[in-house]
Amino acid sequence: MVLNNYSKEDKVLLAVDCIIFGFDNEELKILLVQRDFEPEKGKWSLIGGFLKKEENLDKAAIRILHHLTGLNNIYMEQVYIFSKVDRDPAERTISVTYYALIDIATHDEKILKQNPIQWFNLKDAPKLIFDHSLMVEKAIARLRRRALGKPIGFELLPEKFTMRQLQKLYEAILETKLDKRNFINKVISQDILIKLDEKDMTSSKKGAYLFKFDQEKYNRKVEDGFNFKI
Amino acid sequence: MVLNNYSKEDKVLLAVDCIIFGFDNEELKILLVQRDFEPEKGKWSLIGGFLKKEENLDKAAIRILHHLTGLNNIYMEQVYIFSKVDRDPAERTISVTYYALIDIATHDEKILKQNPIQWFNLKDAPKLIFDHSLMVEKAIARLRRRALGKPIGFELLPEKFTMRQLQKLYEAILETKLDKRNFINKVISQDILIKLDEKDMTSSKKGAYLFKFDQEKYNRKVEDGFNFKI
DNA sequence: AAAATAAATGTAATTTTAACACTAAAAATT
DNA sequence: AATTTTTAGTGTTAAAATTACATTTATTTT
Repeated sequence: MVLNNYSKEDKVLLAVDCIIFGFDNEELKILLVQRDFEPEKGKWSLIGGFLKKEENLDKAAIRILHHLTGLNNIYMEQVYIFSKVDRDPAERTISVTYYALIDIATHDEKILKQNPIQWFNLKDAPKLIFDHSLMVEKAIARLRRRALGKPIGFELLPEKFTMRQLQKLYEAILETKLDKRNFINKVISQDILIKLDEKDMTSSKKGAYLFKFDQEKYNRKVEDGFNFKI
Repeated sequence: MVLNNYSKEDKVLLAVDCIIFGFDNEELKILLVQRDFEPEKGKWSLIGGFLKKEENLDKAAIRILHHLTGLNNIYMEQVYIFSKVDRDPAERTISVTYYALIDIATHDEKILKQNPIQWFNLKDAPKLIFDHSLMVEKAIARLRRRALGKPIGFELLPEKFTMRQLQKLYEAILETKLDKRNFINKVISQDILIKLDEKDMTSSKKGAYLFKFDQEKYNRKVEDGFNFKI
């Protein structure tokens, strides 16, 4: 250990809370867990845990999410730190929030095996413990800003999707109705989608063409920092 | 203390590092401090300190900034948390960064009294300790994004300023040259400035009209989330 | 056979953005 | 004293992006 004079400083518990947004082609949802320890045992809560000494925060978020939901390989992004002194009545804790977007259909089998975990429509989610509702609000604001910054379909949709699905997703995030033709024109003009020969036959027997993201073109554009104002 | 089972969890040191950007009508600058304790004593560093148990992070940032620079009443905003396991060789610390924008002229007397504190042009700042350079990069990116999100002249300019100053500020932040007429037209069209009868006589004897922000109109627009793409 | 649902497609009007040059006042230079 | 340089101030036009908007086709339902 290098010589230092940090020894007189206070140490704190550092929590990580994960805000997992999901989409099922209609509604924006959030994944919550029924807390199984005190305080507030039995209440609905974000997916959370504590940072361990030997890991960084990104790793902690991944570990905690996996431990409580079985979800793997979910890319999460830091949102904000909450540090109000009495935010957790039991003990002084600071909480770092992370958020992710996932396609519910792709990940659902795993999640459903875990018992006290459940998807809620964002609009009718239960009251959450501590300052978790505030955390969700902050994450929604971030999600909305990000949706305008670059297309987010990658994470929230299955690999192949229809224009309708993509539009519904944006409508759910931005809480507006969008014009179908303008939406399609805008998306197409970004030149980041590949139109497949396949059709999705689930919502009509006529079928709707499937698209997928052109990862390469997409990456190139993200580097230049393009904006995707719908 | 409420019953809880947090007791087995690790606690960590939580640092706060402040990135203070300044503007002197020409260049974007950053305020740095020469570290006076080990490790890395004598090297240039962000303005930093540790969170105390009885304060939240916003308060800690304000206290630390005041303690090291004498600056008061500076509004800072959270940027990001850095948590790489060995980022500080002395001991495991996690650091929360905050940033602020200030007008150098308005605040300089206070700062200059403090000895090991100094303004550097962003472009030729010295090498910083630990991951502080990374922190600065992240804060610059945030500053740039924010400059496009809403006008930031409030904090970086004196109360009364000329169009030229405002334009120089944007040019410094965005690292581009802007067209004078287009810039003025754009700013005027936002309808958030009040043109004063006074003139600034410092840069020419002809004088340039001074403006100030119309705080009320500005607040109303910020609520609606307007964007200020220059 | 008629009505209803989902998919696909293009144009014209409006708004926003970008490019661009001169005049006036005063100071500095010759 | 004349010339050049610096700073301030001001509008127009072309190009690009955004918005509003309606019909046809395939298929299923009644």
